[in-house]
Formats: sequence, C-alpha cells, structure tokens
Amino acid sequence: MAHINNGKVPIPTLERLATYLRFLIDLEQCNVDTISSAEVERQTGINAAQFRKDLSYFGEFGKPGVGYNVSDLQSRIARILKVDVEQKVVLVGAGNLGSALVGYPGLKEHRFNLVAVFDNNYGKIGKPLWNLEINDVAAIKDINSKLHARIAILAVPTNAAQRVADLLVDAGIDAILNFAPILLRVPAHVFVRNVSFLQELAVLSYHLTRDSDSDAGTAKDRIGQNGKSDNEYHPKSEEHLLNDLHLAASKTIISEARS
Amino acid sequence: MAHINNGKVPIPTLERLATYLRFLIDLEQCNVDTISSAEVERQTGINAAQFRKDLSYFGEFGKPGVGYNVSDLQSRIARILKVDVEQKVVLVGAGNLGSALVGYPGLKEHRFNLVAVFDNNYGKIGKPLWNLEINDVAAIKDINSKLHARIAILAVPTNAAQRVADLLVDAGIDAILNFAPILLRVPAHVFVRNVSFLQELAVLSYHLTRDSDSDAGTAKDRIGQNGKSDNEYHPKSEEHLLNDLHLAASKTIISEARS
DNA sequence: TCCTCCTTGTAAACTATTTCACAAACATAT
DNA sequence: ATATGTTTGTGAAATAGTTTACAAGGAGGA
Repeated sequence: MAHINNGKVPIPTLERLATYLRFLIDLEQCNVDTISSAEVERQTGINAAQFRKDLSYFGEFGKPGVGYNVSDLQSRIARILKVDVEQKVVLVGAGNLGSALVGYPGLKEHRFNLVAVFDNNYGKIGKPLWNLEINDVAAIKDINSKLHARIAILAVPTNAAQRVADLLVDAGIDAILNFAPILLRVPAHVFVRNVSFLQELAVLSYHLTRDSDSDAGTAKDRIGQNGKSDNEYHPKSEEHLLNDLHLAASKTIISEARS
Repeated sequence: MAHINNGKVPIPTLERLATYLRFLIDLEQCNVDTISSAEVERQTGINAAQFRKDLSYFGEFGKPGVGYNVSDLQSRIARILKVDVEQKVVLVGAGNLGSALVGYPGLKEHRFNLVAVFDNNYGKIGKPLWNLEINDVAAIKDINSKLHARIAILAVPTNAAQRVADLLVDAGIDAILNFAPILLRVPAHVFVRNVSFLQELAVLSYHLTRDSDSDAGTAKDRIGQNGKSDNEYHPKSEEHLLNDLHLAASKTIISEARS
C-alpha cells in the first residue's frame, strides 16, 4: 500500500468528499472516534468501497481491522478540500437568491467567509445586506485588489452572467459558482461550477408520469419513467437503518430542528 | 433511422435537455427558425455529437442538410421534460433559501407553479410569503390531498430533512428537490435530486492553489490542481465565439440586464 | 505464539457516458 | 439530372466512474 495520487481526481469523488466531511463533523460532535467504511455506507448510503476508493486518491487514511479515526480523517479531508483555512468569497447579485446565500449559516461553518457583495442596481448600491454594504459591480476589480478573494458566487440574471463573469475574471477571481443557466466562457485557469434549479426541476418533472393520459397519440415521449437518481438511496430492507449512533445524532440536534 | 427509445436515458442527458430548452426559447425570441447541431455547440459549448446523441434517445428531430426547426424542437423537448403542462410544486421550509426560491421568476416561466408553502415554525405559520400563506407542515398530507402536487422543494435544516421527507412521501409527493446535504431515504418510486452549495463550494475550493505554501511538508494533499470542470467552456481560439445571432439575443434583453 | 476475525487499499471487471467517424438524407447549384 | 456540400442519426471506440473481489494488515483471544 502506497501511492501518492498524481493523476486526476474525479469530480464526483470531490463532491462526495464534501459529504464525508460534513458527516464526520457530525460524528465528531457525537464523540464517535472511530468509524469503518461499512458503517459509513450504512449511515450515508454511499457504497463502502466507493468511500475507500475516494480516499485512496489522496493516500491512506485507515487502519485495517480497525477503521478510520474520525477526527483525523475529518481534518485531513478538510485539508484536501482546502476548507481548513478561511476562504474569502464575494457575491455578485443581491437579488432574492443572493440575499438568501448571504444568510446561509453553512457558509461560515465551513470557513467560507463572505467578504463583499456587489450589484449593478443603483437602487441597491450603498444599502446594507446583512452585515455588508452592497458595492457597485463596476468597482469589483478595485475592491478585490485589496480583498484578494478568489471564489465568487454569481447570482445575477442570465443575460448579465457572462458580462459579470468577465469582470470577475478581470478582478482576479479563480473559481465561480454560477447560478445562471448558461455555460460561461472563461479562461482555462478559472474553474466554474454550475447550479441550475430549473435543470434540477426539469429532471424531476421528466420522471413524473402524466396525470391525464388522454392524448395517447405521439407516445414517443412517454418513456424512461422508471429512471433512478444516482443520488437517491433505497434501504435494502424494511428496517430504517438508523442505528443508535445516528439516532443519537438526530436527538442531539432535534430540539433546534424547527425550520 | 428509426428507433423509439425504450431503454434508460442518462441523467446528464436530461440535464442538458433542460439547457437546450432554455437556449431554444431564447433563439425563438430572436426569431431564429433553424439551427444546426454545430451552431448549438458554438453557442452553448456543448459538443454537437452530444447534442444529437441526446436527442436520439427520444426520436428524430432534425433534417439532414438543414438542421433543427427551433420552435418544433423547443416544444418537443418541453413535452419530453413534461414542462409543456403546468406542474404543481410545494415548498417546505420558509427560511432564507425557501423565500428566495418562491420569488424566483424562472419557476413560473418554466410552468412550475408553486401552490403551497409549509414550515414548522409557529412564528411563521399563518404569515404570508409573497402571495401564499405559510402552512403548518403537519397539515401537508391533508392540504396536498386537495392540491395533488407531486413535486416538492425541500429547504429545511439538515437535521429536519429526513423527517420532512417522510411526511412528503406520505402526502403523495413523487419527486423531491433536496437542498439539505444528506442522502434521503425514500421509497423506490420517489425520485430525489440533491443540490448542495457547500459541496459545490468545496469542489471550487479544492481547485484553488494554496496562497501561503509555507508548509511544504505533507505534500500528499497538494495535487490535482489542474482539474477541469466538465461544465466549464473554453473557446477554442482567441475570438469570442459570439456570432451575430447570439449578440442579437444579448442586445434584445440587455436593457433589463441589471441584477 | 498461533488462530480467527475484521477491515483496509486496490487491481480488475463492469457499467455509464462521451466522442469519433461515417453512411444516408436532403438542399442547392450547374 | 448529376454533382457538391451540408448536416443528421448512430454504431463503435474511447473515456470515465463504480463495484467487485481479494490479498494483506492489524486486533484480540486462547
């Protein structure tokens, strides 16, 4: 056993790493100090071998016959994802979505520090959004030359997205979380992740059966209704698969569980 | 040429279908009536063969030597995704994120009709959220027995997500858009899509280089920095690749382009 | 010590998705 | 009519990602 990853890490692996991290943080809070890959599967629904394979891209983390040390693994994954240090984030677009993201407590919890908010609506510029003042997006290069944020959240209308993305790149942004449903054109060193609600809803909608099947005509489209999300999880038996540990975790927080 | 799809359609194909749909709607508004797969690639960054292959799961849509009729293709894709008819949607969780989603204009534009909002916070129940009243989540089964919504947006805190999901399934919900960063356990007929901001941000964060590389020690983790998003788009040459058509599209809407 | 049990890390098999490459379809010009 | 150019739809090849299967490491008891 030995191989320090050099090749590429699949994106799905990185996504799962974030899931593991959150899961491990929860375990740590329940004072669990060791966990096996089989137990991870039982509690998260992610295949045990997948878990081990994901980790294997980065080195060796467990002890055969024992499992993984929760707090050690947690901090090593945090380090891999570079969320062990504070990452500065700027937000562009102080609309509904943008405002919601500013207030999202998960950001701070994971060391993402929102340091500036921008918009191009003169009615908004200068006003406060939570603890930050909304700046003119035209000033982003200037402002970020002091802040040195490298991650941006792009939450502007579709038709403005590409222009704002160009500004972001010019301002030294390296990584963009794009909520507009278009593919941004950016230089090769800039990494983009897209999130599209409509895309997600459309995939859900596709999997529904039509209520009123009065038009049995062009049946060409009525297919694939048994598709399965790669994300959904079906317990293998009737039992609910929540073990003591997990129930404990739920109990711990259940008193604050009002949405 | 002939084959009416019977097998499974890849999820990535469905996701792209939503992208095509939105793109075609834009084209239609610019009075473009025909488009080739090569032109789709030029304007969206999605490989032309991929576009054709995606469509091929559902039948034949184009004419060799000509291309695709924009409005025909648009309506056929809408039909495939079942966004040609209004789909009722309920929202659970009237927090920041939930509120933002209610106000998202893209929902209505794509025929997703938000018909009810639920929460379990007694301070919120009974109050209005935009044009809807916030209902007690405990009443969801009763209320949805009249509404018959089949899609739910789940925007509650992580620790409440599984319990609410159980309620949703019991209330006849078939499809869930889950914003909590956990894998929901649901019956096999329920389709789930997960959206996790933290996961997205973590993937972005991973791809950043560390600023202060003072600790050249355990270098095991400092790898993979040249990963490429499958979503990002790099123009093949210096030119900006926006042709007249696309520029026209931008111009049409640019006056409303303030975020 | 030796035996048994458990669990990791990973090579190999398998499955899924994307891209290539080309025959067939159609348009247009001569 | 025939030639030429364009573009589709799709097998087949290539690539990417997941799961299986198992050798080897380590714990713990007799």
